[in-house]
Amino acid sequence: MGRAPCCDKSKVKRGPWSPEEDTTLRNYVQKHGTTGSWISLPQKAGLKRCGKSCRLRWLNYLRPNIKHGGFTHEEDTIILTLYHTIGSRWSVIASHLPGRTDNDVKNYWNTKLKKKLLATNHPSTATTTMDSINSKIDNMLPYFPADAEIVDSQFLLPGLNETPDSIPLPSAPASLSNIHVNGSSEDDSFLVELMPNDAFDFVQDRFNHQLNYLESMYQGYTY
DNA sequence: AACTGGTTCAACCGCGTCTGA
DNA sequence: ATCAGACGCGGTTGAACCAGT
Repeated sequence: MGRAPCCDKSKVKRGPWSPEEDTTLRNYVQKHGTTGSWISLPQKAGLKRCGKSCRLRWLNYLRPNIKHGGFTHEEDTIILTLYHTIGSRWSVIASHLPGRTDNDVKNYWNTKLKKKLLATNHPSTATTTMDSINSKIDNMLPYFPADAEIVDSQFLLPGLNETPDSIPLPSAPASLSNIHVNGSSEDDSFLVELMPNDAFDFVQDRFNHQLNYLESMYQGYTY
């Protein structure tokens, strides 16, 4: 016996939202807020929709200050960094990207960023398995275990064979010379939150620098 | 113009977690 | 402590769109 459905599927409308439905939902939420029950919202607002559908529509589309499409280089970096650190916890990753929703980040990862990452290898050696993606990300951030000591260690993005000496990388701030990341695998909070801002900024700087370098190297290759 | 295969992204589904009775 | 209802999340689906032939 399965779980009882959250609403009667035969009595609610499904599929794409009409502009009228959007207006109704937006007006209702703007007037009453989202602190009440989502389950009872459709009835109160006069919508023939499931409460979960209303919640999703508001969070992913109607909520103010939502950004759609056009992820920036910096956002790519943040997603890559956090994906390596915490895995596919899209809501957490989205919380670090103002205006982005978990659904957007997830879609962007699945449709574009994953391919972009694979394509950072020279096309003749490119592979397409998730294992290879994970191992590539592993290569990017060799020092994120719990209780790890963060030092000015060198790391390279996939596709870069040169040593850091050959590429003028930004140097680590002095505050990173001996920083310990606290926390443990049992701790449900995630490591990046525990990292000092300097460390996170440093990682981003390094990624951006190397990504720029890779893009210049592979100009002309399409992916 | 018509067809086909690939891509995108909004929306759905179902499960785990949370919360209040 | 237990249970039911609600919420939040990640995985998946499928319609719409696009590009190539």
